Amino acid sequence: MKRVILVDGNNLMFRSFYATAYTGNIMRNSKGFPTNALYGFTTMMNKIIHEENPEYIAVAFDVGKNFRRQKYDFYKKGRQATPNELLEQMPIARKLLDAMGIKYLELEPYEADDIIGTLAKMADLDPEYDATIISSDHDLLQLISPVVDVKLLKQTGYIKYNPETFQADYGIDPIKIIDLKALAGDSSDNIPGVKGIGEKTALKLLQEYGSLEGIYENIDSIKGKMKEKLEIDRENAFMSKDIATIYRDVPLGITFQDIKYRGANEKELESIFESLEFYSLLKNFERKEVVKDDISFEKVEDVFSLKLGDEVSIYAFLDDENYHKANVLGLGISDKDHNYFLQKESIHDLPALLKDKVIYTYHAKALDIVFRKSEVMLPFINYDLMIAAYLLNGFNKDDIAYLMHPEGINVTFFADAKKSGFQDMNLLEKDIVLKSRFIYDTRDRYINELKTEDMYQLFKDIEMPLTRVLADMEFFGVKVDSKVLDEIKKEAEEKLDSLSREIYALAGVEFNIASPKQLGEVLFERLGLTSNKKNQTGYKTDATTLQKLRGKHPIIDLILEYRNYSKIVSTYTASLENAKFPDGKIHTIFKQTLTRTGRLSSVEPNLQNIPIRGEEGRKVRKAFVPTNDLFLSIDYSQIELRILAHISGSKELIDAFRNGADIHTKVAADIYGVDEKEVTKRMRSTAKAVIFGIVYGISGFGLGENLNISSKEAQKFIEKYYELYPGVKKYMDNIIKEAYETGSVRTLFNRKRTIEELNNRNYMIRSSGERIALNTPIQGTSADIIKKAMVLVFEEFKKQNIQSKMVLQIHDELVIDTIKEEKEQVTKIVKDVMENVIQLSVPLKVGIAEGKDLYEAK
DNA sequence: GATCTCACG
DNA sequence: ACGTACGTGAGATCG
Repeated sequence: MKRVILVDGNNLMFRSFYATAYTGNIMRNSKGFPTNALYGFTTMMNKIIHEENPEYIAVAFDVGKNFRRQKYDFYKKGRQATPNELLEQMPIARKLLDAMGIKYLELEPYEADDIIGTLAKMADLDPEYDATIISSDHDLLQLISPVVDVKLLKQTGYIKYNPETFQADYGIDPIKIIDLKALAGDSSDNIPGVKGIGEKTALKLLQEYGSLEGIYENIDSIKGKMKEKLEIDRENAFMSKDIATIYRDVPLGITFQDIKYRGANEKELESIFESLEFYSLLKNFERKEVVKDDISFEKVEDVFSLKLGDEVSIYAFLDDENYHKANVLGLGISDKDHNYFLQKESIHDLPALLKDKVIYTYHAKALDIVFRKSEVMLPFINYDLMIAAYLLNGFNKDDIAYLMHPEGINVTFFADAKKSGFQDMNLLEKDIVLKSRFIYDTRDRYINELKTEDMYQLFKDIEMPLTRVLADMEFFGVKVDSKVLDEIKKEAEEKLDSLSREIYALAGVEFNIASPKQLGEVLFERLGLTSNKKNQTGYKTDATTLQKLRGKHPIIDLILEYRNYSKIVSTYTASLENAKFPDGKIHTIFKQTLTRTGRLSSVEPNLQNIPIRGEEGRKVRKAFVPTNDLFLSIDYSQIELRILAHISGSKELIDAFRNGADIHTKVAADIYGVDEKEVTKRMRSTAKAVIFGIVYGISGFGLGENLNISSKEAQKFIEKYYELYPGVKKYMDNIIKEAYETGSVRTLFNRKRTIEELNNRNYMIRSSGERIALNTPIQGTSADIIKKAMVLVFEEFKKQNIQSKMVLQIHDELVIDTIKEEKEQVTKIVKDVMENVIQLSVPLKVGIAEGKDLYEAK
C-alpha cells in the first residue's frame, strides 16, 4: 500500500501567519520583507517530511476567483482582506516547495479543498493508495474514508481522524460534516446555515434524522421554535449544503506519479533560506559560520590604561541567566571612538575609572550585582537598553541579541552560546564588544523613541532608579530558617502518608494521586462519581470541580487535603531549601522587563506567591525570618479599586473612598438595597467578587462560575453594579473604544501596552483584548505607583541613613527587614511615601503589620 | 515540552 | 453562537 500526503497549503500559511502576527511584531528579514508565515510553513513542512516520510506528497493552494464566490456572492464576504504582509509571502511558499522537491497544485476556479478532495477521491478509487490529509480546516473531515484519514492540526499537535475516531467524537458519519455545516453555518466563510442553530443542536438533529434531507422529510415530527427556525431557513440550509460540499472532480489531469516526493535540492533551498535569513534552518546544512559583522577592538589588561570619553557603554557577559550564581566571562566597553575587551578581573578597578561618567548598559541590575559580588559598587547607571526596549515593546526578550539581529548584527543568542558551552572564546570576545558598541550607538535613538512615546519620564524617574533598588533588595536577600522548613516538611509528609493510605482504602486500589489522569479514572469510572467537567485530556480534577463533589463521597475531602499538603512539600519546603545560597539566604530575581502590565515578577524562587490564604500553607511563612530584628509589612489597601475610582471619575466610588467606607460592605449594601449594618458576610463576599470581576472585565457566566450561582443571577448583580456606578460603566466603554482607536492603552504614568488581540478575527481573542484594555490601566497604574514608592523609600532611607532594608515587593506590599531602633522611623517613611506618592481624587491608604517572621507580619 | 494543577496579588 | 475574569511562577505527570 502506498501512502499519499495531501497538505492544505493555504491553511498552513494562514495559520503560521496568524500564529505570530497577533503580537503585532511580525518577523521580517533585514530588508523588511515579512517572513513569519514562511518560517512556520517551512518548519511545518519539514516536520511533515520527517514524520510521514512520504513517497507521494502534494500541497494545494487557492488561486484566483473561486467558483463558489461566482455562484454565491456572499460566500466568504465580510472576511477581513488578507493582509498584504501575508499575500507577499505566498509566492515564496511555492518556491520553497519547488526547492523541497514537493509538488504544489492550484487551479482556478477551484479552492485548495477541492483539489485535495479530488486527490482523495483518486485514492478512494485506487486500491493501491491510502491518503492522509493535513490541515486545521474542519471542512476537510468530510473526505474521511476507510483509506483516507485527516490529521487535524491543533494549536499544538494534531488529532488524527479516521472513520471510527470521527464517529466516536461527533456521533455522525464524516460525510455528514456537510449537513452539519448546512445547519450550523460558518461565520468565517459567511455561510448562513439555519439561524439559531449551532453545532450542538445540529449534531443532535443529525444523529436523530441522519441527514439534512432526513430532517426536512420528518419536519412535522419536530416541534415548536426549532421547526419554525428550520422552515424559515430551508432554502439557506440547502444552499449552505451546496457551498460546503467539496468538489471532487477537479480536472487536474495528473496521476500519483506526478506528485512523487523528489527530495530537496539543498543548494536551492539554502539560497532561499539565506535570502529569508532563516539562520536556524541554515544550520541544518552544516554550513560555514554565518558571517558576522566585524569590529576592531583592543584587549586590555590594565584598566587604567583605557582612554574613555565622558559617556561609556559597558556590557558584561555572564555564563548564567541567574546573575546571583553567574561567572563573568568578559566585559565589553565602548565610547564614541573606542572598543575594549576586558577580563573579569578588571571589575575591581572599573568603578574608580567609571566614576563621574555617564554609563549605558544592557541589564543594569545584573551588572550591578556582579560588581557587588566582587565587593565593589558601580556608580549609578543612567541608561539600560533592556528597560528601554521593554517599555517600547513588551514582547522583547531579555537577550540583547534579539535587538541586534534585526539590524543585521548576528551575534550568538545566549541560549545557543550556552548550549555550546561558551567554547569559542574569540567569537565570544567579538560578540561582547559588538554588544557594548551596539548599546552605545543606539542609545540616542532609543531615548528619542521613549520621548516620542511619552515614556521618557517613566524610564528616567522610575524604571532606571528602580534597577538599583531591586539590585539592593535581591543582593541583601531574605533569610530562611531551614529548621522550620524541615519541621513543616516532616509534618506534611506524615499527613500525606496517612492520607494516601486512607485514599487507597476508599478507592480500593493504589494509584498515583498526583496524576490527574489516574485520579480522574478512580473518581469517575471506578467510584462512579459524575462530573461533566472535562479538559483536553480527560476529566477535570481541579479543586473547584472537586469541591462541587464534596459530600458525594468521603474520598473527595481527603484528596483536597492531600493536594494541599503535597503542594506545601513540593513547592514550599523542598525547593525553597534548594534555593538557599551559602549565606543562608534566598536571593530571588525580580524581573523588571517581563509582564505586559508593568508589574514585577519574581523567579528562582518566586517569593511573590508564598502561601497565606490557607492556614497550613501559611505556616511556611514562619521560615522567613529577618536578618535584622523584625519584619515590617506595609501594604496598600484596595489600591486597584481606588485607581478605578480615580480614572473612571465615578462620583459614587470616589465619595465612598473619601468617606473612608469599607468598600465591599458599601457595595453590598447598595446592590442588595439594604442598610450597611444588615450586610451579611455572604453578601459582602458576593459584592467583593462582583467588584473584582468588574476590574477584570467580567461576564455573567464567569461571575456565576465563581460564585456558584447561575449566570443570570450573576448578570443581574453586574447590571445592578453598573446602575449604581455609572461612571465605572462609562470608563469601561470609553477605554475599550480608545483601545480600538489607538491599538493601545496607557497607565497614569504613561506606560503603554499595545493590544494586538483587538485586531484578531477570532471573537474570543478580541474579547480578551477588550478585557486587557480594561484591566491594564488599573493594574499597570498600581504597578507604577508602588515602583515609584520603592524608589522614594530607597532614597529616603539613604538620606536618613537608615540601615533597615527593603527586601520584598509583592505587588501592593513592601516588606522591610527592620532594625528595631529604626522601627518608628521606617514606619513613618514608608507610610508617608506610599500614601503620598501621587495625589489621586481618592486617598491612598496603607496597612501596617510587624512580626518576628513573615507569618506574624501580616 | 505540553498540560494540569495550584500558589500569590 | 461563540466561550467564558486580569497578572504571574513552579512542580508533577505523561506522551
